[in-house]
This record gives sequence, C-alpha cells and structure tokens, in this order.
Amino acid sequence: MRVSVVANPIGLIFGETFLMSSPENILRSKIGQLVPMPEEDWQLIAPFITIRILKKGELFAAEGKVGKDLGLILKGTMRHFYTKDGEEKTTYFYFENAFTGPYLSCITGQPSQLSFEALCEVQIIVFPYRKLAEAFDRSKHWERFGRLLAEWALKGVEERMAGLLMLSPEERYIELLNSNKRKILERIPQHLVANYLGITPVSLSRIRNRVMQK
Amino acid sequence: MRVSVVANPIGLIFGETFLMSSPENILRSKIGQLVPMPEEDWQLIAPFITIRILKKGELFAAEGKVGKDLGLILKGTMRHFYTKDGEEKTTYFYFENAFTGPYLSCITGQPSQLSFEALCEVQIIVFPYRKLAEAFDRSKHWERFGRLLAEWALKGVEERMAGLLMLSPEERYIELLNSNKRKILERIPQHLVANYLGITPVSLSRIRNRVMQK
DNA sequence: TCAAAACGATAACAAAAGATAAGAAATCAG
DNA sequence: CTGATTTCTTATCTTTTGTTATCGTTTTGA
Repeated sequence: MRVSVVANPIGLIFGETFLMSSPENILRSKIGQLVPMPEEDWQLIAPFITIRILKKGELFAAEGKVGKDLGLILKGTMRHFYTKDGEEKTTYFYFENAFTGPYLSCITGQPSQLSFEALCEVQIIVFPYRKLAEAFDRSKHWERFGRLLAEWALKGVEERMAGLLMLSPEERYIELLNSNKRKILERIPQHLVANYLGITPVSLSRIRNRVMQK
Repeated sequence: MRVSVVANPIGLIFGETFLMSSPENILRSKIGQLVPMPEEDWQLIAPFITIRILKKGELFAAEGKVGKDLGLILKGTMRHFYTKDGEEKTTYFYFENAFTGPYLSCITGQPSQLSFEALCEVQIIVFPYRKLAEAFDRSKHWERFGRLLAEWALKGVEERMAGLLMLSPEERYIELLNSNKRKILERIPQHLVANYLGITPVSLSRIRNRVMQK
C-alpha cells in the first residue's frame, strides 16, 4: 500500500495535514476499526477494490439477483427497499461511511429480496463478496472481520426490531427524533421515512403535527 | 471424545441403534451442521459444557446482567422478553434444538436488556461464552462458527423485521399460521403470541375471530 | 380439594391508522 | 421564468387497534 502525505479537502481542515485518504485507505481504515489487518491479508482484497459513481435513482443491486458486490459509501445517501404489491417499501437508509449492499443475499446465495438505490449522486467503494469469502478461508483476520460485521449488523437489526415491537408509531418517531439517526429526518423524503417507521406518509404527517404541539 | 454405542430412547426409534446422543454429542453435531469441528478444536469447549434443568418460570439469564452463558435447548420451550413500564414484552420463543441465551449481551459486554425464561421444565446444554470467545482466538473453526452463527441469526431477524414493516398485524398472524413457526401458536399462551406479533392480546383475539370466519 | 391466579373471549368506547382526494409548497427541467 | 413533478399537509371517511372492564374457564399451587 502506498501512503502519501498530501493536502486534501479533508486533511486541510484546521490547517492540519493528514495522511492522504485515498479510497483504499478509507476502506482499510474503516475495516481496521473492527479488526487489525496486516498488509499481507489486506492484499487479498485490495486488488479488487473499485470506485463507482451512482447517479440519483441508479440501482447498486436489484431484487431477484444474487448479490455480488458490497460497498462502502464515500459520499451520498442510499436506501434499500422491498417491493410488495407493486409498491416499494423502504426499510433502511445508508449514509456516508456505511457499508451497504445485498449482504444477506451474498451470505445465503439466494436472490435478493431487496433493491439498493442511490438517493442522490453516490460515490462508493465496491468490492466483490466472492473475494471476501475467499479471504475468509485464507485469513483469520478476514474471518474475524466477517464475524464482527455480522455481529454488528445483528446488533443494529435487533435494536430496530425491539423498537418496532415495543413502541407505537408515534413513540418510534419521537425516538428517531432523539437518536443519532436524526439525520434520516433531515435528508430523506417523508414518504420514505414513513416506510422506515412502518406507517403511511399521511400518518407520519399527522404524528409530526401531534408531536410538534407538545 | 468418547463415542459409545448404546440403546437410548431416541436411538431405539424403529428399532435402530444409533451412536449414543449424549448431550455433548448433540451439541457437537449441531455445531457440526454449521462448520467442521476437529477433535482438537472441539476440546476447547467440550470440558466446559454442563447440563442444566430449568423449572417452569426459572430465568436462564436476567435483564441488567452481562450475559455469561449460552445454551442449546434439549427439551422444552423458552421465551425472551423486555421489560417496559413494568410490563413484560415477549418478542421471541425458543424450542428444542435451538440456541438460546443473551447472545447480544455476550457480544457487546453490555448488560442484557432481555430476560430468558423457561416456559416449562427445560433441559439445556450450557456453555460459557467466555470460552467460546477464547476459542475464537485459538481456532479458525470456532471463529468461523462464530461468523456463521451471527449470520444465521441476522438472517432470521431480518426476515422477522421485514414482516413487521411490510405486513399488517392480521397479515402477520396469517403468515404465522402458514409458517413452520405454527408451533408457536400451539404451545404458547396467547398473550405472549400477541406480544410476538406486536399487538395486544385483545386485538389478537379479534384477529383470530376475523380470520376464522374466512 | 379448593381458593387464587392465569387465560381467553367479548363488549363498549376512545384513539389512532389506513385510504383517498384535494390543494399548497418546494423542486426541477427546459 | 414557467410548467411539470415531487413533496407535504389537510380533510373526510372507514377500518383497525388500544384500553378497560366483565365474565366464564382452565390451570396452578398450597
């Protein structure tokens, strides 16, 4: 891995100079947050990393296809959605610095029930799951990364599900307001937020009204 | 591992003789379904396995405590529940042959928000998560088991959540009727099923009525 | 065995959510 | 700038759910 010291828009904040954050370094650093990753192991994935630019509305992965690639979002916002009775149901959003893609489909090898769509122009680091799976076999560090990633995802989904089972729609909205996911409310069209909360857009509008008056 | 050929209540079904299914073998075979586990690796956990009998109503793990043990149910049914406003909210059931226990708390090291309770007399194979975590460090097979376990759990929770977001309470009840989780309806008190579906017992009673008439 | 507790069905009412339609406000494309 | 589209609110009506309470029945435990 080449490491160069340059000024970049991020590095120059407050006049400091950082190690250059190339896409490769960003991904590596993100992964390094979970597990140490020696150079040799890193090279199992590094050669297969690419950068993709998605236009607004473009799909990163589509329903019915077996997942191939995962990604780390550098810039922009994405959503995933199910299709039911011809209607799209958005159940998750992805922001900068988040892993995204048809993880479950990659794991199971079954066609994805989810589609992944860019909500604006999105810049994303892409790597093939197949190579990750190979790395699981060849490197205990990658195997551990795989475990921690799954555990981390599990933790998130469990928390979300507890909210759906224990809280009313209004309570869920209030909790969203008070959470660090508040940015969902700021950047995302309301009918998608409604889907996320498991209610209709009209109902969300009413809830907002009720909550506002308190 | 000692393997003895004996007649046992399970082994004698249809007059055949199986390898004895000692608790240890049952656990090993269950784990072997996910990942091959050589004897040497197996011995990282085997010495720490115990059997526990839980009386009806007894807790296997309690809210507020950091998770220590996980288990595999040999016989009986368990539930896990949150406590909210002094009310218990049951959100999952465990049957024979299922892993159970405060998995998330074990992973995170945070106090569990969940309690695990025996719904009848329960026979359960218990092993300390601490030893499993040590095995992660020492054995790639165990590390892989950890990954697959987390992925498997993730898959289950994701499917459940999709149902909560996409289906109405009535649809969820009908889906439960038509699923292989139907046994939930047969063995479990109705107010707990209602919790599981994210509705009140009264509402479930009405839904049953509506659905019955169709 | 017997009293207490748990469980389930049902009724009545209030509160909330879904469906639909109409219209205001913001955004976007040409 | 303007017309079209998207987004959000509001209103009405219907359906569903929540809440509370009552009443048998079953289960439990002493």
